[in-house]
Amino acid sequence: MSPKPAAGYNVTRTLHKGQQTRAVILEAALGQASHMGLEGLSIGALAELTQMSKSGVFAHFGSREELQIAVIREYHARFEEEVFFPAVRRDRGLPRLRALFDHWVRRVSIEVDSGCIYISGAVEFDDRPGPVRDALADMVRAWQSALERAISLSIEAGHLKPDTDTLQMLFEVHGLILALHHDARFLRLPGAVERARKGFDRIVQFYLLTDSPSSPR
Amino acid sequence: MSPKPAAGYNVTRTLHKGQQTRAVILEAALGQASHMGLEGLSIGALAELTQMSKSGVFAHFGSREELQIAVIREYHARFEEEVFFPAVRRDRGLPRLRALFDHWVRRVSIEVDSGCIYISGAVEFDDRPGPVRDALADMVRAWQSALERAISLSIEAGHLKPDTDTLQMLFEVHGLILALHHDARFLRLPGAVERARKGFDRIVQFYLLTDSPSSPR
DNA sequence: GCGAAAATAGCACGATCGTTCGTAACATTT
DNA sequence: AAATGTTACGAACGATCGTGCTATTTTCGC
Repeated sequence: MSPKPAAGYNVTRTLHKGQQTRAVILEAALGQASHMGLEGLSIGALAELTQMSKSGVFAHFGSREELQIAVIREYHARFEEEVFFPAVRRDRGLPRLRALFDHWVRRVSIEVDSGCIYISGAVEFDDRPGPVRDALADMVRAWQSALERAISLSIEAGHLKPDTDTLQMLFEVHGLILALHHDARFLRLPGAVERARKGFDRIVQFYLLTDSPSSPR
Repeated sequence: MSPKPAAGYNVTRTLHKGQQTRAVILEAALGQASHMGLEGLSIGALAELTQMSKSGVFAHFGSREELQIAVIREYHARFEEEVFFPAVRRDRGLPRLRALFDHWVRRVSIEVDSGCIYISGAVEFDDRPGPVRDALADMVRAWQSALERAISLSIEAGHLKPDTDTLQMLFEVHGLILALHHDARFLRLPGAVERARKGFDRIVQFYLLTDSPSSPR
């Protein structure tokens, strides 16, 4: 609503004090939410982390729900920056799809020590209607349709079979990420990253247009 | 520790009053945990649900943690009853593996209105060491190794390729279930069950021993 | 049926939660 | 430097949380 410059700019000069501390709080909130989940977000704990008063923290968001939504948006922005943008610079088709998956895996495996908010949020809010769930679902859907688009482009580019069921392939690829998150983060099993990659290769291999003379790397 | 008859017997006669109400509480707790997660378990809310006093509920478990663990064990027992036992009656090899997956999918898709505690618990406790996490991880590992055994038997039976990477296949199958849970429960997407089944068929098709003269149904 | 034992209730505690409000400190602009 | 709007604090609120006690009630073996 208000024309605030989205956090993630160069947060230094020209930025009023309030927005700076807001960014500091959001940073801490992201850390907290990554570990304890969005429901684990506590204004009191956040106040301690940022050396502020509870009411001082509270004033920046107006409610806990708004804080949670702000965290989701911030996470989304970083996810885009780290996974999506670097990948869309690759050639459309399989190379881009591969890059998307690669960055995604890398992100999740880094997040082994600070879980993915998309994944934990999905579980926390699958039964809790409201604006937080809506915001989260919007972000997840945006990411999923970005992936779906990449798959479609791979078909158009002649890299994947023309009769490829994009939603089916998306479903299977998404499953690999979820299994990676589960095994690496909860069970602490070694080798989950490799299994996710191998699974992706298997999926691609299946949907690949095999009779193509030059298989794209 | 104490030689209490495990809940799940014929809970009527010979069973002391305490154990009956304990079973009632556990039933309610399972419902609550399925919706709100294990962390959402609240003794106060449970007391209201069962028309008891808070301390009355509390006395049956001694602590919230013990209650959570009891819920996990109860869930495990039901999961075994509903998914594992019916499947192990099938012939070892692919038929049994298929049955395991089928029952698993059915369970999760019924649970669309009351999430899977294994899945939600994994996300809630992936960063929270302690007895609850340990109990949960034990149950999940038990289930995973049961699946792994079924895969191994399918190889021994000559249904799957002898060089099948059992852990890899397990990883991929598990991913399908997680994606099903995610899409059906959080995103409320239609067709997730079919996609999971299709994904399983694709996986089996890949690991199948193709040159076998009679492909098992 | 009686008495011991088990089961449940009642009450209070300290903690933490999100939120409100009045006010002091601050930063920015004039 | 004065005026003004923004930002942060401190204290208090009602609620809820898990848990510890002590009575009271209920159940069960004899």
